[in-house]
Amino acid sequence: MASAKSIPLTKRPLTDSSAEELAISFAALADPVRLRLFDLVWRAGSNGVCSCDLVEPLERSQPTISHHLKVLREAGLVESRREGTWLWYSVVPDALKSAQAFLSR
Amino acid sequence: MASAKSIPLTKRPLTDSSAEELAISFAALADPVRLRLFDLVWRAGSNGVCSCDLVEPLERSQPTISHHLKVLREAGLVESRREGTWLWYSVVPDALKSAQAFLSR
DNA sequence: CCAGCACATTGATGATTGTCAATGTATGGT
DNA sequence: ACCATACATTGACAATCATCAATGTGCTGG
Repeated sequence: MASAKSIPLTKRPLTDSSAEELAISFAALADPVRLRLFDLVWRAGSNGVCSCDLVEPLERSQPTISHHLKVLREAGLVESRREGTWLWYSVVPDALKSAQAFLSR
Repeated sequence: MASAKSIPLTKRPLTDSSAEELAISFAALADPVRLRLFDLVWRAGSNGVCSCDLVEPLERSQPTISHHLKVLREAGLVESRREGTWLWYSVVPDALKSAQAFLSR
């Protein structure tokens, strides 16, 4: 049953849990290295990009890149697919939909 | 003079400094309390909202709210105007323009 | 089975963060 | 001058974070 005084969805303030979810997405993008990482993966399109090609342009150690990719993955922004010895990363479609919606009023 | 192999702007990967700037905006939104805070200020429109009305709904101490407002202010997302003893906070227009642009491909 | 490559995990370290109690500062009313 | 109110600053603490060297894991080719 609906609340007694029903308010249009967009007029309702952020609930604590919505804020929590959104904050996870934004936190994943809150680091310069991770942003550039996400940008590179994004540009690679649906094919994805081999993570072996992400270390050099970002000038960080391999473990550091691996760590940041894990953060992006756990935030649901990217996903990986095995191809022999390699891992190919690509952006999860619509992963940033709610973040976009929030920023567009 | 332009670079030898000129690439369309949107096709160029994120520069380090652009990533730094964007990361500051996203970091400001990377905390649940700060997100709800920003949401409340946003909803208040151009009039703004008195910060005295932000402490209770967020269930945090006054210094904590003051701290978060400072983070939002220093990230350029909100601004404040004095009205007697009170401070009225409002969203800086277009402050999230580049963040929006980034999330929209 | 072994050697090499791609990537993840662990452990350590210095830096940053969210939070609050206590205290400081500015403004307005009396 | 005094006091109350609104807000900021300081200091402290536990928690999280970004980073790297060292090590572990999984896959492939020979």
